[in-house]
Amino acid sequence: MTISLRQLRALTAAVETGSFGRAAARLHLSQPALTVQIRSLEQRLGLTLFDRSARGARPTEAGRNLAQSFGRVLEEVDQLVAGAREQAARRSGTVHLAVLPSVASTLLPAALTRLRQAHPAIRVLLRDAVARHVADQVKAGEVELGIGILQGADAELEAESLFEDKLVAVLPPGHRFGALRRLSPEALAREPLILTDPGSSVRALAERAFAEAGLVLRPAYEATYMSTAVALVRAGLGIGVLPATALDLRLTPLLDTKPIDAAAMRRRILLLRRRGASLSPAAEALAEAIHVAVGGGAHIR
Amino acid sequence: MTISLRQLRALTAAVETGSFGRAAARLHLSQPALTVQIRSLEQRLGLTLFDRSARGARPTEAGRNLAQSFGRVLEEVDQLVAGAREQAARRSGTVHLAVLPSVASTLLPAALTRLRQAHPAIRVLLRDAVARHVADQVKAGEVELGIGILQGADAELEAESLFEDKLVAVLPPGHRFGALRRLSPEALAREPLILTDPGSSVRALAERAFAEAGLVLRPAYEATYMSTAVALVRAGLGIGVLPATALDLRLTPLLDTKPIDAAAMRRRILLLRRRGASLSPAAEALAEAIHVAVGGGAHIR
DNA sequence: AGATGGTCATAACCGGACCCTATGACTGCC
DNA sequence: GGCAGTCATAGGGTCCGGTTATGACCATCT
Repeated sequence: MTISLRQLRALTAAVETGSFGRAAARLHLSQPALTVQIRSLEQRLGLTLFDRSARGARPTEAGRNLAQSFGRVLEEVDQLVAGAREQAARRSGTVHLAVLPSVASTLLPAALTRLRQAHPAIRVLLRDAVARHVADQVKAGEVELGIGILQGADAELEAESLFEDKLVAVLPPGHRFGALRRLSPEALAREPLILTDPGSSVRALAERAFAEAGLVLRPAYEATYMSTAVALVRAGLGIGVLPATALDLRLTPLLDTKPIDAAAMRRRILLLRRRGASLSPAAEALAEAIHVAVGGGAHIR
Repeated sequence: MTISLRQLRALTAAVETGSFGRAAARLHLSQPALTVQIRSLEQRLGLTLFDRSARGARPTEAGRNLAQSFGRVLEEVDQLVAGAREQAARRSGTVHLAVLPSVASTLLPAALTRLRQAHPAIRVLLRDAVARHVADQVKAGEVELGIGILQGADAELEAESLFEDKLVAVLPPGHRFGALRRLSPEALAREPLILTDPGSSVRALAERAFAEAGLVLRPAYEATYMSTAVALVRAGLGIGVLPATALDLRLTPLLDTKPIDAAAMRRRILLLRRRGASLSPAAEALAEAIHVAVGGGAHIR
């Protein structure tokens, strides 16, 4: 005893075309099928919607009114469905993405331009956050995707490896270490060092690596922002210990970077998603673009 | 490949209850039926709407959004359907009615109070008009029902007899005809007469009746409104020839009315509707009320 | 008048959508 | 390690909805 969309379509088509036959044609139906739908609708509403005669069907006042109202409803439905299909076809949609600041300034632009080329109408809402917050936002469902790191497995998260980020020593111009090919933690420990804040994942990583070498990390300078740390290095205040990804490519040529001789000085940058949560088509497109950007040429050095 | 209302209901119920099982219960369905509907909707949209796991189904972002939008649409549909059913049940609705002024002031109030008792929420939009316009408005579909007269059959109209309206002579108080039981046209023709305008059906009727008696109607006074004519009679200016229905019951006791001795001095008041046009439930209710008002006691004298 | 063309309604048949019951697979919990 | 809860799957029956063919009716033209 309930109404169906087909019946609403039949009604509006019949009122608009003024004839059951033409309405049937418009809906790609046979005329009897249309007739039956209309009659069924009339029964379910208890209203006569058309006055039939041998020379056609005239809509009743009620029929006209309902056709108009239902017409608006149908338009709305069709619009919603079309919107959903656009999302499915990646022709629209938005992704929420949390990302480490270091990655945001290096890998991400390449990925986003690639995404824009393939799917111009997909919107990306960026949130840069430190590693812990990236993971938390993914777990809470505030973002669909995260780019960050993971210490130990997390049952709620699913991770795909993107690339490996190494900590490197950043030398001020003309530093006496300039001749060396690689630096040992011991050598570094005797120099004034420039690092990021204790809260950052980079800092935690560096401390752990030094600890493995039996050393205590005692930086001469700490900065919250990577760009500040780099500025301190350029000013010749010390040697920076910073992630390779974070170094802006335009600045690096002016500075000298050296690998550090410690296995623990590296971290795996991961693409994070909540376990069991499917990705929206837009998010899948973004994930693809990120993978391509990482795998194909536009990598970090 | 199109969407159905059942699927929309399934979606909104599932999102709102947060569980396929509870949604199924709300819709009086089995859980598998609900599951199938959701999956079918997902296929047709090409979107994943829920993330299933063994401990429940979580709506996707897209699922939540669509559920909300479709929820609004469903409410609208349900409201429209409810409105239609109310009309069908005569619990609402409006009728357009054209009616002769004479009838409007006598029969109609009784019919309308009766209608209001039975179906309080039905609105009646009144148009009083002279006989010709009553018929025209019915034919044009501007009104659903008309109360009027018909000279000769009209193929486009369907008529039901309501009652017979007679022209009567209305005497001023103390007139010398007061002693007679009935008046002849010949007697009347010698008196100063008061009638309505030449355009009115009452006037046409009176002229025809006099013509049948071989007389020419030459009124001493003409008025457009019945009430004016009555006032002239009360002022003692002449004898009124007016329809019995039109005489306001409160005024009649003060005046003396006599039947006129001519068969042609009567007209049949009809309930008119367009041939082949069904009546709305509200109009049917009004028609019933009119018939009852005519048939039962509240008749004209 | 009779034929004709147009309208909607009806009938008979057929396929698929839909629903139900029963059961399975999986997880989280006591 | 059962147990309770979730959703998915399978099988079977019903009914909705569609098609074609035909009928009834009216208007119009010849």
